[in-house]
Amino acid sequence: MILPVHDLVRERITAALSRQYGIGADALPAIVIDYPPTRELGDLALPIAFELARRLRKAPRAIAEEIAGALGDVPGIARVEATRGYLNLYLDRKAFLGQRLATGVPAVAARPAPGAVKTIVEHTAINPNKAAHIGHLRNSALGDTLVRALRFRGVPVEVQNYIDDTGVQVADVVVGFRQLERKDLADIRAIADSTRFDFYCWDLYARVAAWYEEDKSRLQVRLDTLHDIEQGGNEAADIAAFIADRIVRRHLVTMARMNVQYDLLAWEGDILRLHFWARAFEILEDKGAVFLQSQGRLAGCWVMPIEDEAPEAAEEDEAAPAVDEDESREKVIVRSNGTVTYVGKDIAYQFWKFGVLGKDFNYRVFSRRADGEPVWATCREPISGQPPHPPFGGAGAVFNVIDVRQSYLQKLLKQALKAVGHRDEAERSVHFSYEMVALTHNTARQLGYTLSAEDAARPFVEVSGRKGLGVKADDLLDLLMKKAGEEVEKRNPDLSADDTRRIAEEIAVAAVRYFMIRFSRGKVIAFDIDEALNFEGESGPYLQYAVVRANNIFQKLRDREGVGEAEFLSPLRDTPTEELSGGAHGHDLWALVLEAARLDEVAEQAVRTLEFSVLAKYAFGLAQTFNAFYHRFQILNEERDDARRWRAAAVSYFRNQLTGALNLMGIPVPPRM
RNA sequence: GCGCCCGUAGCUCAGGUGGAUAGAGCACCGGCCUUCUAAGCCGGGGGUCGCAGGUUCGAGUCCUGCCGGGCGCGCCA
Repeated sequence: MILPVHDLVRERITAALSRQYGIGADALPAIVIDYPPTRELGDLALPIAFELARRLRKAPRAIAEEIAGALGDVPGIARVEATRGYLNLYLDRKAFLGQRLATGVPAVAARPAPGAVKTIVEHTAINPNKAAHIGHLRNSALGDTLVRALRFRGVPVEVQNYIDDTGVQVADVVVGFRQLERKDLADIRAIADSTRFDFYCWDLYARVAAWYEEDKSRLQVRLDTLHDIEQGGNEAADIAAFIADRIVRRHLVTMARMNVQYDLLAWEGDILRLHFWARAFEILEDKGAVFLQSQGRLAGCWVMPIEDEAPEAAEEDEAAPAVDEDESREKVIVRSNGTVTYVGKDIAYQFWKFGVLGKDFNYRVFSRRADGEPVWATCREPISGQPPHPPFGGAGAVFNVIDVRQSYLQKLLKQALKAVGHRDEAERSVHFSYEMVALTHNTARQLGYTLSAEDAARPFVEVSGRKGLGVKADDLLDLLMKKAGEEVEKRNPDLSADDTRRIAEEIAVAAVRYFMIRFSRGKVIAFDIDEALNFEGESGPYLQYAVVRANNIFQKLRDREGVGEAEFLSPLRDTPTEELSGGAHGHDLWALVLEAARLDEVAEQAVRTLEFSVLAKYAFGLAQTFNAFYHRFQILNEERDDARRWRAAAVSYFRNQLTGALNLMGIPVPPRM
């Protein structure tokens, strides 16, 4: 929901342009509405006169004044001024704040927005062979924030987490247990029951990678194991299934700490065993999207032609010698030995997500969230005794949250959809990409990693599961919790150990989630442990602290005067508005209100551009505005009753809006800090 | 070689579909706790926005070409 004022202003400007200059709807310039640099210059600014200057052969200043004159009364706008060519609007402050006070904390849209289509967001997708690390936290923080923002805007969302239970990474850990540790399934189960299994596998995985490194011929063991797993019905497959199940359960616990939840876990093994690929292949072949290459290097392979970015340009040059038919423009989907490449599985899954595959999974309840809601998982056979499941798949739009290194594959998925005639689906098949998380040299060293000359020459060190180099998600959260706990205890010695721990975890979540959101997607995050542990300045805890302080004001009101927040703010209609209109300290109160009002607009922008750093920056700026206000003005201790109430009203509104912004980022508000 | 991304203060980063004087955090220096929490606030120094052209009334933002860095482009997954 954009401020309705914006729509109204656009409408009135359009009418004024028509009256004043005879500009019709077809010739309408873009009506940009932004914000003047200071409150003295107004609340909204329109550079429309600059836009029209050339067309009307007239000075911007004159145009601005003419429009201002032609605008007439606009409900909610108190005053219009033409300043140096800008059209500056001043809002009716009392009406604006009064109207917004009643609305409470902005919540997830109660009903679907008009035109909203079912949307699948797939994120996390951690290989189920070891503990989650900081790179995965960026994925899930971005993905979950996308989910929250979409739901906030009234889009029905299904959250999926893809589990690659039949890939090499799981195979590697199976090799580790069998070859390096000589363990069977019963032994492994005992280990899983008695250790942090995801941590155990983290180390084992690194050991296996080193074991391959010693003797490359050992890679054959991996290949054989992988084939056994795909085949099923043998010990390697049973071990793999056990490992994946246990690790996924660990990942769900880790993500639940971060306030990240899923509706459905989609298992790659089920896609294989239910022969989704065979069905996808029929569709691709039927539509001519793939063909059997008969000659050249790729003879015997089924390939998909790769579309050029600018196909129009290639029309003419028929005469140009099409030497060698550049084979890199064909992607192998089925190998000459008849096995399908990973692309095939992903195409089948993507087809299913859009409901164009013509097959479905079976479903089982995998686990329960803390709130009792089921987390569903795909399965091969129908299982009796399962509760009825919601309809999965069949979405109108799909967001795949995965890092930028997967762009090529994601482009292929779009192309496959287009090639079989689903152009709309291709259009709505979105790769929500982001850059990777690396480590600063300093942090890599702190983790005990010796930098090679090659590493030292680079700007950062890449996280590597194979080397066991990285920061585990739970380790980071624990470290943050420890530090937050110390700070909470220092400030609130009366709290019980339980309460302190609970609050410390909320602060840790804020620190991590804010950190993962604050950089724009296209930026490599060079993760620095010291920077991430800093709770001062631009950080998640700073945001929480602002809300906690605002809440304390109303807590004090209850404690000292026995008056509730709503009751205190209810007689505002009759309260004099001197404080609102500026007063001795200018426009600080109003600036806070106006900034707080931008949440909807920022959420809309974030979803439209898939850039959530704007949400983070907005929330931070809003908290800064409040903190400055809080320091400059007394609220409850103010003597003049009208000023006291309006200030409290502004704080109440601010608190609601920032709490809403934190909700979008999955950040809770602690009762105290 | 081709494609995508990044380059803004000492460091890390923001700068909606081009708009008013390029901002923030960290670090550094100096102030502010008997008042609603100092995880805070106020002030200070710090900028050829990688370089060169172009479009525009107006360019950090758009276009072209360079320079520097990262990633991707397998019958691996």
